Amino acid sequence: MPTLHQNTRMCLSLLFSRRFSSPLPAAATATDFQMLKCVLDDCKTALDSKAVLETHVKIVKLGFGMDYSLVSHMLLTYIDCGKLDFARRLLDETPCWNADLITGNIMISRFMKNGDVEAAKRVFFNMPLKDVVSWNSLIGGCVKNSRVEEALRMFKDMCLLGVEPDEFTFSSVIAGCARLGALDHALWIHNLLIEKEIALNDILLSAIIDMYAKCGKIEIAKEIFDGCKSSSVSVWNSMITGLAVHGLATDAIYVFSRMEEENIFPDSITFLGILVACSHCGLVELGKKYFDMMNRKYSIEPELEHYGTMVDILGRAGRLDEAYATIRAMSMKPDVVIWKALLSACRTYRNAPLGEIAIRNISSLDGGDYVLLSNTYCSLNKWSSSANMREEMKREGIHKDHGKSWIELAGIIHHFKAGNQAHPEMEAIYKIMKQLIKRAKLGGYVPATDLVLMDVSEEEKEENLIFHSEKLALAFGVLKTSPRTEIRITKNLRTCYDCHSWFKIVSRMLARVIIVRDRVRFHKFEAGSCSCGDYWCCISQSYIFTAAMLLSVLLKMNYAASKNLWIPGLGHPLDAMAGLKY
DNA sequence: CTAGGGTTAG
Repeated sequence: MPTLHQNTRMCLSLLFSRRFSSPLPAAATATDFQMLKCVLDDCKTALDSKAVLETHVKIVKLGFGMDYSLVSHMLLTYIDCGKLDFARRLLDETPCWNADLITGNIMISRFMKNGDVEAAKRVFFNMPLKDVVSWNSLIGGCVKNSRVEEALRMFKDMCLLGVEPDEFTFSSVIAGCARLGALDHALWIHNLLIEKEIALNDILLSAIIDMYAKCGKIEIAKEIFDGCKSSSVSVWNSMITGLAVHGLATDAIYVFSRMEEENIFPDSITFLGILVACSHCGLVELGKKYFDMMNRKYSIEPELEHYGTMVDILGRAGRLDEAYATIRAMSMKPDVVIWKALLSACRTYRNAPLGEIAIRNISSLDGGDYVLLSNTYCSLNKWSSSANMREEMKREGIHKDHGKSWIELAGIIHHFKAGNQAHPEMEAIYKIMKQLIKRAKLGGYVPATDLVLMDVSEEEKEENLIFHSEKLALAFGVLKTSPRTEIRITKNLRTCYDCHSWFKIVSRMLARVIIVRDRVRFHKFEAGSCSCGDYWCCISQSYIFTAAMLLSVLLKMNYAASKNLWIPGLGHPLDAMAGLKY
């Protein structure tokens, strides 16, 4: 940890002593000016936010509070010292904010990097002079902060204002389209890229391949990859991970072997892609082979993520002891993700002792995994407790992501939130949904009402399932598109078991191909089955199993009592265990 | 001063 330079300390006290010796606003000399800048720079290297504050006070007292160059200097210093709130306040409280071009650009990117999109935008819109870098920082920052549609709007504004986008702009916008999974947008942006005659570099190539893969067009991604002959690892990585999320493990492995033939060195992301491919297809032995290979042949140390995938591969195959052995062999401390992967496997294969170990570790790592606990209580029919838990989550500022799906029709993205019936065409959507459900039931669909984690009647539970966001999106798609055309839906979370089985039946009933992009992979529903081979669908009843395990562990640890999670009137926690055996 | 590819669970 660097400390504030001795001279800087002296400068500071010198400046402060002048406040008392000469009347203000005494003429500030150019030397003061330079001195203040040096002091700020030194604060930055020392990461001494207190000293920044002192200097700030001094600057204001000296009457430099409105000096743009000093204020922007100070702002950047605040950001770099991690005092984002001060930076934002300074921005708010300085009227007629004007930053020069480069300082403004730096501020935009710093604010964006720290997740403060609004502050970045304020800087941008107050800049009297903007260049392509300003726009790029703005657009790229929005994409990185998951505000993709806003980024696309800004991109359009930029073009309308006659600012020519460059390769930086395109790489951000392409990444944005990849996140959205919106094919029409993807095609539009790719055409624009060709039109503007922007040369493809490796970054753009990997972004484009990734975009097509994530928009469900793995064939186009392959075509571009085959045509480009790039020797950049990133481009190969995009292809491999693209194939992996489409469940095309053999293709991914083939690409990897070609990579070896061409003497292109894989990196840790390459192996992660290969391992994900193996995990999605249940290829245990191959997964183990590549996991060993990365260290032995390429001297790449497995990272947390590689271990996580490996535990997942073994766990899903029911090889729980090996999964646990992998965790114990790790060179670093396993994280919550890894233990959750193991817990999930224990749930599927009903291995209570290991499950307990997993839960213990999850609890000790994660000062209370609210989502897990909440859902568990729900499945134990302890609704009041679960409601309280959600309250607590709110208080603590922890929130579970809401299920969201979106569908792109004629270039327009329509959003659906789970349970939200506010859509203007809800009546028509609901009508078609009812019909589809009725027909699906004749085709063997049984609503998985035990998945609904709420204290309501069976009928209401069925109603709740109907409003899962992906079902709404599908009904809307059926409503708005011509028969037999492909329907493409993107979702922010994993699809649930109920939606998955319903989609399969609908695909057969309507003879349509439905492609759903999950948080982790693609599902292509066709003629009653899914490309994922149902590998991902959890068994709903196993909730109860985890719940029982969780409770017993929590009791043993006296965890619940210490966290004050027990709600008066709920009865003794042990009652919740009654009748539950595992 | 600005760009791409990345584990798991809900």
